[in-house]
Amino acid sequence: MNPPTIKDVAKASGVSVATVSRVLHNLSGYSDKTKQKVLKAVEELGYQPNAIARGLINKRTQTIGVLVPDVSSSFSSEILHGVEETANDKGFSVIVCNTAKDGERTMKYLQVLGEKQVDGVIFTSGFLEEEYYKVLKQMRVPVVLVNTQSHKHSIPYVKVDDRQAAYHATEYLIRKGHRDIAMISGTSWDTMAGIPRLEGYRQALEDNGLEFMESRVAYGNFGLDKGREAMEKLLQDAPPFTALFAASDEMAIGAMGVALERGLKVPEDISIVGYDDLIFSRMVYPPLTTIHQPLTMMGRTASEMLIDLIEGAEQVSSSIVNHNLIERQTVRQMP
Amino acid sequence: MNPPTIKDVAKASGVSVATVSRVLHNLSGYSDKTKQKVLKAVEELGYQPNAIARGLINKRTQTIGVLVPDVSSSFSSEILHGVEETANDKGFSVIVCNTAKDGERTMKYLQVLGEKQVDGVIFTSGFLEEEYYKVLKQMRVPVVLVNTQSHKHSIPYVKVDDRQAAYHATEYLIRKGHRDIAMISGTSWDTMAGIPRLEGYRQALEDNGLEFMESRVAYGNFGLDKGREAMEKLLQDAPPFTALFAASDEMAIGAMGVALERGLKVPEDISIVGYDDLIFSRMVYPPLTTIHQPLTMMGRTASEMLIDLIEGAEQVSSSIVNHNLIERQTVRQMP
DNA sequence: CATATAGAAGTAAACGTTTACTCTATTGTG
DNA sequence: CACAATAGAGTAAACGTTTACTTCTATATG
Repeated sequence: MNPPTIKDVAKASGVSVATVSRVLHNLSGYSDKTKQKVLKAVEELGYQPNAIARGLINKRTQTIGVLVPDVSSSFSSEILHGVEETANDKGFSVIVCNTAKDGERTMKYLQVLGEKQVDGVIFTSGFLEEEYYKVLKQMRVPVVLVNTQSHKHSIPYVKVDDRQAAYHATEYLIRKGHRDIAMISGTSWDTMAGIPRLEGYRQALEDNGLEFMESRVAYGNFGLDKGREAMEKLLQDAPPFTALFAASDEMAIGAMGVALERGLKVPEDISIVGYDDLIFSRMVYPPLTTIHQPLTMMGRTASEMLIDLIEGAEQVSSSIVNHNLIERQTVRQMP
Repeated sequence: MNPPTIKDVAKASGVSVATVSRVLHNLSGYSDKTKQKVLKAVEELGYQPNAIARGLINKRTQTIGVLVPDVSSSFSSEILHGVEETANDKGFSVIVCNTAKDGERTMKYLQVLGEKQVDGVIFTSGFLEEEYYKVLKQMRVPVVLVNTQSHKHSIPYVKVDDRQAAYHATEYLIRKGHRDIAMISGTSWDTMAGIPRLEGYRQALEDNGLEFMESRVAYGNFGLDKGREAMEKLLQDAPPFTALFAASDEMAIGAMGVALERGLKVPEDISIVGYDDLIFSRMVYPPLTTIHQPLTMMGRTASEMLIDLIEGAEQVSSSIVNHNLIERQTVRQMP
């Protein structure tokens, strides 16, 4: 009554389990007649190999773990989508781990992934704490980072150059004739996505002879609500500005919402450029001009790199992927 | 230098593997002194149990599989989020499977999940084809459906009553004084989410003495772009209307976009209610009035049901979860 | 014809656990 | 003091595969 095992197949076809295994793996060492018998038995019994037993012996589970801060966010789920897609194409399954940006949860997940003997792990969008690194190292499996990087350890990563992308966004606004440009930055102590974007903005301003004013930047946490708050603060306290660069689309959209509520028109009264190009950024009205991060593609790339590593590659090189600016309808050409 | 096994621990602490296993499981049959020795060895070696070996013997992998049509969609990923959350709380890992609404892929995933010996599977948002049912049955593991249901087979599910929710949305528009209400429906042959919503709309109209007009309904596929097309068609061909009910938020937002582009104001010129309450529906401007489906909670519930079943519950009852209408700013009270 | 060789197949160990069963020494009971 | 009960611990089988090694037979080679 239990699911049939290889032994049942062997019995049913009158050969040894070794032979069954061989035909199932297309190895040599059996006659064509035997092969037919075995295949017939497999068919009749509805035999399916047990990947657990297989994993035990060849120390490979064909499974990878992916840690994301928030599966339900568009950002994480687009990356996950890419990862899953190519993993699947290459015969790997993926276990999702929603860390909720919580260190304890992350540690617990790492633990579980270790016990479950995953063949590799992808860590996305967050600082790779030393404590994570330690357990990852104990697991003796390849790791790749997405949308983050480790300065201390040499771990392959795939991300865009945040500083440069922010520079690009700001410069675009300048080229469009704006001279008073505010910014809603991400978390101020975020060394991955916060600081570099702010730096890029500042640099672009300075390179174009514009003054960087601390009073024109407000800080959020990349989320919508903080974006709204930041915009309110800017509108109230900052010197007047005609354009805004937000370090995430969510914040940009939040900011756009408050502008609209106050009767300011976008882009007539205020131009906005976001960062991320989330799926729904083209859905809002007016559609958001933003820095496109090819999240799905980044997920795919990371997956490929990881699997190469799993399959024996000595090393793979990190990938700085190209961002690009998607012009939609939230930026106006100044007269 | 391979990772340490239970044997290494046994050797290091001078006891048998059975004893080690016992202390690790808090069973009885050893002295306190032995326990200390074992724990010390575990600590020193950095021993981690191998869940694969464990799974082989107790035929339990503490892993479930979740099939979603599109991980990167807000809809799927919110459900996934809920599923993952409670699965994790209860000690289960989740393998994500992105079916891309493709039958072949789905079958392949089911196959893999079977081989990987998952303890249960959650199937979301799509018709449960007979062929899927067959392999699921062969797997001899519990299944729960989310956002769909099977009329042919008795499989527990969690979903909202689509017909009733659509009725509710339409009636709301009527109560707000609208008499000319158009609809953008989902796929016309979708028996799960397409037909029931259309039926609810029609019923609400009729119950309120309003005429149902085929010419006032256009069909999309739940996605943004088809929503836009449908809206364009409606604006051009349908008898004039003051309100619109869309069978998905994406379509509602697409429709809102074309309205805005054409200079129609929302809600002044046209009122819109959507369906789903995706995370970003409150982000768009104006924020969308819509039917809230508690997706994350539905995921959680499904996960709980599945795990109860895995842990021996004879049966669990399906859950029709409450929808509710979230009033935001896209509906106007008619004079 | 004797022998090497290749093909077809089987045997059994190994992977890392869990657990039923066994054994021994100690304690408790009358 | 004889015996049962119990605590502490070990032995080994089992889970379902894969694979190195062995065995047997038939054919090819000289």
